[in-house]
Amino acid sequence: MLGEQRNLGRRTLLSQIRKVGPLPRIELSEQTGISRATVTTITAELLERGLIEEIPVEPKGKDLKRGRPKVDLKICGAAFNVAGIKLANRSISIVICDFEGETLSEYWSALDRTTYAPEDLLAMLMAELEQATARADMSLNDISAFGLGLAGMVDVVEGVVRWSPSITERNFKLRDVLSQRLGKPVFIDNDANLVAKAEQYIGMGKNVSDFLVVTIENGVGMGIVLNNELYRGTRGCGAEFGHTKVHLDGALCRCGQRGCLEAYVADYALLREMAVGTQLTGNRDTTADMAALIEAARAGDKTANSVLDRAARMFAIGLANLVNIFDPKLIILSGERMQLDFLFADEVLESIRDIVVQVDAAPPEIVVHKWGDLMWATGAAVYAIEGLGELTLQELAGHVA
Amino acid sequence: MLGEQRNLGRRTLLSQIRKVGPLPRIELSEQTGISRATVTTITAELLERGLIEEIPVEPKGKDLKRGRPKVDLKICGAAFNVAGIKLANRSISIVICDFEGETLSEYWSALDRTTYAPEDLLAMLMAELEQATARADMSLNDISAFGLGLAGMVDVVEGVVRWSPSITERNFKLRDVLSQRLGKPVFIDNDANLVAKAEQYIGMGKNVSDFLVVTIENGVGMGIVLNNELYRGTRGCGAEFGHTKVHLDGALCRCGQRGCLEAYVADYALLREMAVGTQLTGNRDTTADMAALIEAARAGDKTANSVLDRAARMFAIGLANLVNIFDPKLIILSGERMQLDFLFADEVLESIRDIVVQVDAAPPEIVVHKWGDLMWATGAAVYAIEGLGELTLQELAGHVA
DNA sequence: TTTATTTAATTTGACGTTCGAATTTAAAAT
DNA sequence: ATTTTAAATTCGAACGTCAAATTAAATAAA
Repeated sequence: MLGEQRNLGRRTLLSQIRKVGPLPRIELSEQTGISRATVTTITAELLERGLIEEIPVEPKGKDLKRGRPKVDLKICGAAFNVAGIKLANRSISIVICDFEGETLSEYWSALDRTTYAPEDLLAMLMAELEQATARADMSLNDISAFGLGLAGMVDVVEGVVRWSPSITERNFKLRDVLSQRLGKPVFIDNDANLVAKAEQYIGMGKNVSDFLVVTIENGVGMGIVLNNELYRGTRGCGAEFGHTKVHLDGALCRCGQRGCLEAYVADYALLREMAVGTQLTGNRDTTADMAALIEAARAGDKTANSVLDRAARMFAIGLANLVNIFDPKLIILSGERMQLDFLFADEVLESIRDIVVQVDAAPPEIVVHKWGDLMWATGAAVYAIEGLGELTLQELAGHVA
Repeated sequence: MLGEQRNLGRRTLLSQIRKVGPLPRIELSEQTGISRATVTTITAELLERGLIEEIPVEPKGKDLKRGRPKVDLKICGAAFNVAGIKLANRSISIVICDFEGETLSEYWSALDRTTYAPEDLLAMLMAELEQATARADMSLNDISAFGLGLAGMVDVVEGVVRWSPSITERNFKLRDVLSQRLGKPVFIDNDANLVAKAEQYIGMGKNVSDFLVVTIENGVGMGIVLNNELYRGTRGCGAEFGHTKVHLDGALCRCGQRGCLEAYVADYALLREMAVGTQLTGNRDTTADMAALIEAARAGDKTANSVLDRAARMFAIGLANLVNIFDPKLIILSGERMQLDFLFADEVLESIRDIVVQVDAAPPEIVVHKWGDLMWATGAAVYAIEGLGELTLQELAGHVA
């Protein structure tokens, strides 16, 4: 049981290489505190297994130094391809990445249904994956692992979807069943955590051990990374930041309660307020109405401005509460919707500083990270990369014996 | 650097013995996954150093079994004595414990000042410690380590009080200076974390890896234990749960902001509301006024009931927010003031269930833990126990070489 | 061109640690 | 007394880490 020390070394070095990018063995040794001898031994293993590769030393060093030149090591992107799948309400997006996290191909498809029976879900996933890989001039066989994120309650350890709005049955062993169908490892998680994982591995949280990621899509979500690990409460339904209460007996939320943050800042919340006295399309797709609302505010419409203003103040309160509770070093506002820019306005971020309990240490950094539409699927791909890396290390551990 | 494996084993076994109480080597092996051989080796070391002791096997086993009887191991209380100090606004409390966490002596003393210059603080602490140890028929020399908790911003790693309402100067290296004066190791921390530590080591969080501790004294505090470790944000001022906002532009808090939870549930908040139309003493010590308020409510006074009722609803919201964010397994409401019982009433705890986002997994357990007046000082003592244990293990690591 | 110098990376050998298997110990049962 | 049973210990093999010595690969100097 204590014989995991070697694997600890492997993990440490591999993740350091992933984080710090190409770097020579000697710096690996310095940064991790592992001796040069051991670094040599372990990196040799990783090289042989194909997880990392040496970068041929550039012929003319820019800074001309004597001595044997350093040889940079980096993650070998070509080691594996992985697919990340985000199953949303009426759409599915799939991203194919290499082992380094480089996006190779993107895919999006509308779905005609919201809820699937287990067997239908599997069939749909297989079909969409076929499409997505074909689009990238690949076949399913070229993919070494799959990551999947969906809304609901997910037991990550068991790989079971306890409940999801996308699946008719409860306690569906999605991970194992899909894995068997694909013949490859599959990793599943609640979608709230996807973006946090993406930020941690290939985004703005790459070198930060503790940070929060707040996402605004239809609802308001949050991912928590503490001590370099994703924190997933005890029930696997993600941090319900959107349903923290910011006002006693406040606005009605679609969850049935009152005063939820989401009931003030989500698009449906804004539009229902605006609906009083304005002409809206009332479409299911709120994009057009939201654009109209923003435009009206910009044009000086008092109602529109009032609506947006309150939303911004509520959002600031919600974020300030997070700061007061976690005292994090960094909060990443990760979003895809340009319409919600007003929430990320400088005034909002500044007002947070006033709301937070005043101490004379620097307040946490709050940054906005705009991703493309496939942010979520990329997070799922990162899960696959992480899980696959871990599996490969385990395999190495067994191999040596 | 990777050569810490032995100390890891020592730490694992020592903490397991502390948690699970007296247990034989073979169970230690099973529970920790460390082989019997290694358990023998390590426990021999710990025995020799005096950190643990064997419990003489009882002459007649109640469950009569054949074979060599198990020999229980337990923490050796007599190994060390430690003192825990809680420096409060106008009082100081000191608890002396043995290495097992058993309280040997309690001490409380009023202070004539709120704020001390560094030199005065040291003199005061030394004097009070002399008193406290004398009360226990000991001398300072009988104490092997000291734990100290105080309000403010504390850099635990450096042992520096960045700022505290109790000290005139900033950035006072309290830990090292006091340690030098006492000739023994000293450990300091923000007081918000004290109770969490106490719950973790000798309280209701003993066998729980993730839990929250909420305390209500004058303010509302919180301690966070995640993955068996106390989580202390980045600035060392503790989780400011009391200043999370539960109402936009709500009641005025003494921190200058509006809508803080504390501004609804702290004693001063209740009394100022009650002050409208009622006769109160207005004393600095709010105990009498609070008792009067509670009594009035019990007697059916409408105003009093309204005041308490809103406080309870706000408190429920605050707790529900914690549940939504952390999804913990356990929340401990740790308090000393009987006057605040109304906050812990069953109706409040039940209403939380309604406020929390509904999933069909069991909601977190919320328990009330009533400690004596010296709860905080006991937490400080636990710090000393923990730190001293760690120091001793380090010493063992060096000793072997 | 050859040799010296410098720095990165590897190899070597010693030491520490863990663990399975064999052994010893301490009790009850025969 | 002897056997049986189960806990604890001892022993030796295998593995891992690391400091020191060595090798490798470059530039600078002769």
